[in-house]
Amino acid sequence: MTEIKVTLPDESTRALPEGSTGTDLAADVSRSLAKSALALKVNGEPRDLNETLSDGDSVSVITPDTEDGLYVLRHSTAHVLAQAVLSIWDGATYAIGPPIKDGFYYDFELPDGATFTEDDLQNIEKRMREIIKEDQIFERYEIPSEEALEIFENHRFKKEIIEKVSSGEVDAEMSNEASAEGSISYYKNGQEFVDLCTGPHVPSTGKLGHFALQKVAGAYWRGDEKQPMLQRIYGTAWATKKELEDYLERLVEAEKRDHRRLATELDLVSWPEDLGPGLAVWHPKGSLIRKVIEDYSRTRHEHGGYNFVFSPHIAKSVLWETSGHLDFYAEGMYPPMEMDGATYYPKPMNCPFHVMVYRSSQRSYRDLPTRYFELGTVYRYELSGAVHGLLRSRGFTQDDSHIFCTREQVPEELSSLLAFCLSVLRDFGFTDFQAKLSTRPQEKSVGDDDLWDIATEGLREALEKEGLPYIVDEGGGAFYGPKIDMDVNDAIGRPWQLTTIQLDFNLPERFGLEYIGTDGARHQPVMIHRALLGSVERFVGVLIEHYAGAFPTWLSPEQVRILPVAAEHQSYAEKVLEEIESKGYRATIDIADEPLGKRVREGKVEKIPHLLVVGDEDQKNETVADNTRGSNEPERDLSLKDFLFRLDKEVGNRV
RNA sequence: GCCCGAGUAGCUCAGUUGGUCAGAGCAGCCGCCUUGUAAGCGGCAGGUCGUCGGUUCGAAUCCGACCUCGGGCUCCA
Repeated sequence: MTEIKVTLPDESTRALPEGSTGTDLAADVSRSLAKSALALKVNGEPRDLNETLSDGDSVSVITPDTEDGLYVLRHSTAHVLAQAVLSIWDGATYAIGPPIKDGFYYDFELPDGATFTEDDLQNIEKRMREIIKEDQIFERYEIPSEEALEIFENHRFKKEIIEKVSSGEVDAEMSNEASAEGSISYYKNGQEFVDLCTGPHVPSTGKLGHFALQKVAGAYWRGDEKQPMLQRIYGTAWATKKELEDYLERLVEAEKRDHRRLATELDLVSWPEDLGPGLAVWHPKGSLIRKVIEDYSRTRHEHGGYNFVFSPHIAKSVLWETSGHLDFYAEGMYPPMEMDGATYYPKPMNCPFHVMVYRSSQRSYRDLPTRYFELGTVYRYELSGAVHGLLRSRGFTQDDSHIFCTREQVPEELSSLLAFCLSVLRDFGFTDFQAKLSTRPQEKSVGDDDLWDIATEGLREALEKEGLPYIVDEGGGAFYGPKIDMDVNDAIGRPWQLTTIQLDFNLPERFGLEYIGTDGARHQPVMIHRALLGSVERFVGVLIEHYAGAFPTWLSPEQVRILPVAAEHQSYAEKVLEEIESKGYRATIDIADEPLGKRVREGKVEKIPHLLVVGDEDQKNETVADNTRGSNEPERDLSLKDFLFRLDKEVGNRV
């Protein structure tokens, strides 16, 4: 018998009889691998487990404990979802159903514009479990596109995919729906269910099972708002029951951190209907947090070589014509106001104003780099469906900076800028960052090649120097310059986009900015836009979610609450309050008109960092009992002096 | 903006098929209690049931439009 040799991921080789499949290989390696195997990677390409191997192949077996494995698992579960839906609804048709982070979805169109209900989800899930129990085999077929069009005759979205694939215009969203190369691939399982797919799939539906359908949503066909709106069902799927439960648990945890709920409960902000969507009012406690953040930001910028500027909220249309915003950003702007024969627009961005400051006098190379900073409130017309608490609002305040420098200064400036941004974010308790570098777009762009190179490499060097993990979005930059977008990951690992560093070769040109160089000639400066926290409103929202409302002491609106045990301890409580306030900390007294237990509970619920109980003993000995947030054990007989020392340390270290 | 869902007191929520269904807890106010660590007791007040129309003898409940919110899509700080 002829043998073939394949190479495994650990570089070892293994001899198998000719005609062996991935299933045979897995069985040959170990019994446990045979059991857990879902699919293969042959020479880097994902393949089905029953694929026949060839001599010299480099093969790895995909198992559910890997990203690839989960991907296959979720993709197959999506197929079963479609199978269930099509078996329940006569005349239903299906579009695409890819695996996504943590799960999968599938888009459908039901006959007569029908929609799914919550009850439907339960029925579908039930049907899916039946299909899984039947352990149906997934079989792969490759056929010419003409045949495929016949098979999917009654399914217009599938036909559209087949036509697109066979004409070679596959977009990313469709790429795993069917393969090109002259033929169409599809999978069949059960008696009659077929679906276009490049695969791979799990060998049979019995490998699936740890899944849950989650919600129904509308989604445009091919993500295009001009296309029909389909019914999308979202689900999640995992390798084990434990992983599924952990995931559902994480969702519950995330729900508890919802900043809209916490902002209401902690009396930080509200969104009165009378203001309109995406517009909030800040209550005293929320405002205090915000003020601490803004004060800190100002202090850092002051020390960081920035000059403070201010600008109005509206400007005449000519400014926005010159800046180009009326050309490429009009749909994001609030409608114009007519006044004294001129047209004014609320500002969606601060940059043109900062450009005005720069242009107010002649600049020399000696002035550069010059860095303007403003907490500038802007208004953007966000689509009503996009508005989301503090995270996405129609009026928000950017901690905005515009830096003007020579092209020679760009690399150094970008490096120090990125270091500055990270340093500030770290002070707010973020330690986990990831960045995206967006480079020059393929189509039209402004600025010479040299400038794009300097700027793009400058950004790259800055990232490398900081050791930040980053991905490159080739061609993803704006037409006017490359940029870095930076995400922070919060306490439960969710990414939030905060910082943007954007080069701009366009505005200096449009506004005719210049500086006099050492050669006495006029040169055009390079402009860098930068929002660090992004928007102060959004940043507070992110902090609420990150800390689940339990702000570090330096940010807490009420840092200490003093609870006299009984009315007779009031005067001692006042003395303690005075000591704490004299050190510049924020404290209150909760007078003894309710039982102590109740007041402690209230303080805990409000997430006050320190609840100080003071009674007879304390009054006599100048002590306090400190109930630190997060601990259920009060610390008795702590001297007031030691407590103040503790507070100094805590606030000083921003913990 | 589009699809689906929701809107009852300041907050969280009950209100079966249209007919004493306008309720509860917390918060608020007034008393009493004088408190050593996560809800002391009693009372009072508070809602045109998102808005406007319609169906009906009768609408929180059914229908329509609009507003707002939520989950998605699109877009984005």
